[in-house]
Amino acid sequence: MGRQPCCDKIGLKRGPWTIEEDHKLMNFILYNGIHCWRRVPKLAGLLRCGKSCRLRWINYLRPDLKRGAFTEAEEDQIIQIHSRLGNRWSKIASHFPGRTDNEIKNHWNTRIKKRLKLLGSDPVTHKPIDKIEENISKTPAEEKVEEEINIPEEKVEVKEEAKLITMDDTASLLNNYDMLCGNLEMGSILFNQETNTASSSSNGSASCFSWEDSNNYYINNSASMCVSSSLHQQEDSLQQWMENVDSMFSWDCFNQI
DNA sequence: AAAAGTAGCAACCGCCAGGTG
DNA sequence: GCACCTGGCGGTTGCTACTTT
Repeated sequence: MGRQPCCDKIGLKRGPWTIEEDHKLMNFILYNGIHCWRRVPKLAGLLRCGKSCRLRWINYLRPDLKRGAFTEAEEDQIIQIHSRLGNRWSKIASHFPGRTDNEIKNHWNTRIKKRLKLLGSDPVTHKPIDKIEENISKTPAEEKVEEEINIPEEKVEVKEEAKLITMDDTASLLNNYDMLCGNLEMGSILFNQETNTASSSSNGSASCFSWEDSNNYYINNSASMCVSSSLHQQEDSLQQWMENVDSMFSWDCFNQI
């Protein structure tokens, strides 16, 4: 007996997500938390499989996602870590708060691979291409890349430790987010989801709200939620954030993001 | 201006590991 | 120990926007 598919694919929607779907998923997760991805689409009223919802949330909708291009420092660090871990994208992504494994994988395949090849380094082994056989002297640039790649273990660890300090902020954000979800899961905050969804979709003229703004707003408000014991404050903060998310989901500005 | 080629990225697919009954 | 379920991961595909010819 073969494995059953993760979900019944008949009648399920595929391809790019629509605003409405994003909105439904986001609303559902923010209000209910995540218990079982398989049930999420059904409960959220989506014609998607659980896997698809999970991927969409992780790679695109999560509030703590860091948007924007990779910096050179980030690229360098990806190269370093990749030289030690290989294509273990999720492990690599864990070193970059706010970045997803998919994002890093894509960036590696489209940019970093080429960059390494240009510098004469094999993207898989991280060793100079044909240098041993041909005995060609290295350019200073190549030497620099090799130096970066062959950083001793302890040196890499030190760098990661330094990075971990900055990760604390994100860790606390995620912690706050967990607490938020926890509160929501307990059913202590009950909003009318349908009303919220309806009002948001009609908000076409809302001002633009970037992910970064959203994140900052979220950080501030979720932090205040944790400090405050007042349920009303939590409700207000959450509602405010949701309103801003709603305006963010007016797609003329969402596309720019 | 149009066609062809390329790059970037979101999303899907299939496999695997861990948990559960 | 086995069968099954679910979440997670890495590889790949396909669409879209951009660039080049």
